[in-house]
Amino acid sequence: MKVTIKDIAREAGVSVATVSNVLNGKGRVSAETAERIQRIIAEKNFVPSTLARGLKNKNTQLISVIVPYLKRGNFEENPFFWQLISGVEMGTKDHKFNVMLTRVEQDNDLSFVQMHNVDGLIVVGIDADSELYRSILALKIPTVFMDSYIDQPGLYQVHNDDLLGGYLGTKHLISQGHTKIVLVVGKLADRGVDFQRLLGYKKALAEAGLAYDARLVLENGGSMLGGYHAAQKLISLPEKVTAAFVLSDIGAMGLIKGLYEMGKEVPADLSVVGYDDIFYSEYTIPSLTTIRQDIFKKGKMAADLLLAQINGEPVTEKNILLPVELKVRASTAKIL
Amino acid sequence: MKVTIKDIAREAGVSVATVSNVLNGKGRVSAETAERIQRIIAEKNFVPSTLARGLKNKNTQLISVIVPYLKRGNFEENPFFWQLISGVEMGTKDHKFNVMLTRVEQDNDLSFVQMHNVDGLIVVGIDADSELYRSILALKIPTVFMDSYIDQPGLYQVHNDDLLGGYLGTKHLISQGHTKIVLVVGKLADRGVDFQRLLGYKKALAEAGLAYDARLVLENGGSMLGGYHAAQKLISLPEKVTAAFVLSDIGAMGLIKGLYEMGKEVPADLSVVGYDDIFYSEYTIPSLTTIRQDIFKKGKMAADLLLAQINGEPVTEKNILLPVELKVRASTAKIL
DNA sequence: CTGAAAGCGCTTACAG
DNA sequence: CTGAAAGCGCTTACAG
Repeated sequence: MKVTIKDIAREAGVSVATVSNVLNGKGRVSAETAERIQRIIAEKNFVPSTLARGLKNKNTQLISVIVPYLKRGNFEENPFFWQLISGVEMGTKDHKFNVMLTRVEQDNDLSFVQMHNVDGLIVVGIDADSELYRSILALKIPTVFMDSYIDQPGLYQVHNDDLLGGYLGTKHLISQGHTKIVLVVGKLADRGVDFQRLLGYKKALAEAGLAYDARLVLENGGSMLGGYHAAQKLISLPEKVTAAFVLSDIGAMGLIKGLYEMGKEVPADLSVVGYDDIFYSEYTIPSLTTIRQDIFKKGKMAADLLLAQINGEPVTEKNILLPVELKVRASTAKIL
Repeated sequence: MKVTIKDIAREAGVSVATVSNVLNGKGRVSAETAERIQRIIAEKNFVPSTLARGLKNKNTQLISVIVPYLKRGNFEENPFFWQLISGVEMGTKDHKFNVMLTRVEQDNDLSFVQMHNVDGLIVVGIDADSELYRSILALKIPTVFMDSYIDQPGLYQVHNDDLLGGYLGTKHLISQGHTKIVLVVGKLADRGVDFQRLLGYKKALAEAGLAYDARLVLENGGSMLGGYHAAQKLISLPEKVTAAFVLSDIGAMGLIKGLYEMGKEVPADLSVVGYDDIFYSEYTIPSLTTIRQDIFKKGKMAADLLLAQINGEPVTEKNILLPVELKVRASTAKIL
């Protein structure tokens, strides 16, 4: 059966305490004893149980990523989440941490945290006055918030420069002669990622002397289907718009598809800028101009920050802001 | 701090054994005691630790999905895997199981299984004579193999009807007048998913009286980039081909993009059939004709099968074959 | 119907 | 440098 620390101890003719010591690089164990034990461990392919260890230590080498139900499209639908989680997984793997996948639905059921004694949490895009947010804080375990813009000092947070992203995308469109620019957002609130980007959008508009027109902001366009539906709303707008800035690449893909079905071509009839730079964006037809954020790296940063927090290591900056950049491809063009 | 079974016992004025009994619906506990304990559990928001429980029981309510390194494109790149894992997660959630994400790389490191006492494994697309396969079997824990075609009775396996899929896609193309049909595969072997589909391809060809030409089979086209490169290979083929059957949707997307960049249009210049029916396939331009498999359901089936195995429940059929169907969209057309 | 006790596989003071 | 013992939070025969 499974080999335990006892087996190793017996085989080596020492106590389990000694084996435990070499396992943890602790205690004063003579070099030769340690060596012998190491050899036997390798031989028997012994791996200490995190269960037993965790029961004593209160740590399990297990963390979770929480993605709130239905933001920016489904979890399965948006590669953004996968690249992110992939980054998290990469960032924890070397430190012998594993990540547990946990879909938190409307019930806000967080019992898995207690059940599995999860060591820490990475939470993506949560609203600071949601029930879920309060439940998470109540857990009082190491947590890193991503894309959440929570106005609460002391929290560990990772963001991209969303305001800049909103600004750059809009400015690019303006520089190509567009003046009527639709902004397709997921959900509008008075804070959060989309709000920051909206601020950037407004800033670019103002800078160019263009008036902000709230009717040009279309909601519920965060998912592919949402973007698809936004195409119809866009078409039926009273003013003639010549460009759209969609705050997610999958939303942009949906929008382009919707336009295509109505006989509108991108960028000939309408220029489109996306947001995220998921890997599909290079392969769509036309390829997508977008605001690039390094999603994978972002996940890795969050993991690093969380592990530092778990291990009680000091961090110089709890609030990390990652850069974004404009990636010009084929979905935008100068206005004729 | 964390509330334990002791706290509940003290509060209820009973022993921990009794609390444990009501927790597990075991033992003979008087209705009123049970009720009182239940109330206190709810009140104190007590969740039993799977750590402690697992230490005793040897079960952790934790399973893992293993996706071999780099097949059908990267894990992050191919929505196929996410939909699959999403299905698995759905299938386990109701049974209070969680899934641990584990990227197994070239080192074939499976130590997380022992470390976390994982209860079971779902393995996707593994080669029966790989080192990894042998290591997995050596673990001797409940396992379900997906898309693996392992010729070993007694194993739990889940597949789709890949031969039929290969047949249907090819036949569709033939029915539209195509006779020179390129087959873009991931990796060719003498067994496995792509091999089955190749068999279907050959069958359709034979049925139509068309000769099989090995030069029309292009390898390394399982990923998006692979499909993209396949476009060039396809163009430089000595014979004039009018259609391609790509054994993954993301490969097909890459191929279409590659063709597009060389000035070839789909389906006007070349008809393309994909495989999988990931959710993007409806949104690409043109939308993709493909062989649909219900990936989410497949993941769920695998989860069901695994849980049955873990719980020692009898299953009528260990080897599950799920259906596929042809989904005709806009990337294929009659030859002119 | 209920409780005392052993034990799961580790770690950690504390002796020696 | 090394070991005996307690304890982490549960479950499970076994008594009563």
